[in-house]
Amino acid sequence: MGASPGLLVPAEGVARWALLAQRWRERIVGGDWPAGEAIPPESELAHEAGVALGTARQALATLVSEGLLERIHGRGTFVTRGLAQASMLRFFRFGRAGEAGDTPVPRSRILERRAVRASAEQARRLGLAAHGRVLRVRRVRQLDGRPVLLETLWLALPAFDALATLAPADWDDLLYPMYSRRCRVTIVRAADELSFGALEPAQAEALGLAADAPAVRVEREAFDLAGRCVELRTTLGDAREFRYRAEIR
Amino acid sequence: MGASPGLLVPAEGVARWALLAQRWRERIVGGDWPAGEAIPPESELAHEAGVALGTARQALATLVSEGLLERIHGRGTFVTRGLAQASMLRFFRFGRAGEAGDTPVPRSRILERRAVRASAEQARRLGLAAHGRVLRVRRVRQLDGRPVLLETLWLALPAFDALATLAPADWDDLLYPMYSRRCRVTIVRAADELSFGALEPAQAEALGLAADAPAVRVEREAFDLAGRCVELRTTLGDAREFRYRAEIR
DNA sequence: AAGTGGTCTAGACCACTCT
DNA sequence: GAGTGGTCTAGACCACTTG
Repeated sequence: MGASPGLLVPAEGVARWALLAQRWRERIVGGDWPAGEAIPPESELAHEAGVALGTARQALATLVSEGLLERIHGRGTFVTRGLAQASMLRFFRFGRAGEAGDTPVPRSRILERRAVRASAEQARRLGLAAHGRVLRVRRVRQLDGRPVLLETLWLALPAFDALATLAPADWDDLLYPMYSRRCRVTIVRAADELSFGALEPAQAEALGLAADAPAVRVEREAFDLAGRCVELRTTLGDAREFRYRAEIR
Repeated sequence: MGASPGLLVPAEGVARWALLAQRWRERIVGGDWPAGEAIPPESELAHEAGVALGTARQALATLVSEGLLERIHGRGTFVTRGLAQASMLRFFRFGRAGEAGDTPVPRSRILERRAVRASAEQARRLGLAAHGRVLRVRRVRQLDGRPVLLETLWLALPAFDALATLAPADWDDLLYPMYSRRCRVTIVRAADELSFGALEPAQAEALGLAADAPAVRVEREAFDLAGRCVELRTTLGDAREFRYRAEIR
């Protein structure tokens, strides 16, 4: 059929659907297709790209499996809102009675919020230049007024500038939806690394624990739509109240 | 084309590919298509079922995503061998020097192997009748001769009869390949739940730790090809040497 | 009723693996 | 070269959601 000038783009060893997926991935990452909104229907996308419906569908399926898109039968195809509800508290059980399933609205209080230079290791993990700037945030998360988690975050700084001047009182309890709203950063994936250790005296006091209380440490790397690591987070809590569930395969 | 008598099976509200996936899932689960071996080519399967190639491919893709099949371009489609190499030690770091990436061949020694009645909770989780029989296994896993993990397993008993009489010295270090070989049980999926606690004195001694050493406990449920829970496992180790990595989404 | 994604067909041709 | 899975087409029709 009528070959559009530069649009068709036959590839060199890569499949047509893979090329389309890449092109559309860039539209998502670049904000051309905003988070939470519908993208054009598959019929239009296929026609625009000059490919058969099946080919366009395979590209879309790829982006769905990557977590960038969600398809809803009869409604449309939408850009993901990301890990909006992935609360760290999901992995803890508190108050003895609370089994899995209830999410009892954790409150959070910002203790510190300051732009600092990243360590070499942090800069490497966040993909910043050596000694690049990050926003360091410390907060305590409370349940029924009782402090249960102590968190320190490092946020890559050009991206999170909007938070550097946000008053501590205006921070939300859930950060990922706030990242999306205020910084247009969508967290799609995260990796947690768990370990056990001891608390520093100040940390134990902040959590209302004995100085020798065993602590769990969760170190998280969170990634945006483009697959870049944009947040480092260390969470400390009482090891005795800790439970973590993971699926293998 | 010529409709074969009972083979075509038009469905009632379910897609044709889903029905094929179910039919082929049963062949895998039933051992009709043995683990590790190739199944017939997609062209033959499609012809046999009287559907188009694309329909057969979608059914196969479903079984691949479920972890039951693996497809290799140019070679064929194979029934999975399961979590053959998913060693519990993957999540621990020992010897300080060892970073992630090296798997230093853990040795295991069987301490006990006895058929017992399941607790109500165990019977429920294993899908057994009340007070059904299980094979209880206790073993210690060693690295360079040093005991590092203490494990207790409960295996659903009709299925694992072959192990009830196996001499302790003949048990392999890696259990899942042994399950496959001796019992024709393929472990496809597992769920780990981590928590933290203290050791009993005997446990601490078996691990060469002080009586008050902090311990990590990993409780695993392992599932076979049919999605049945067939193994319960509790693993204890030194919390200070523990590291666990998990991906979210 | 219009618009969306989901299912299905009946082919053609390509890329990879094995012998 | 024979056999396998991977890509791609150009349709038709179905199922679900929304006005």
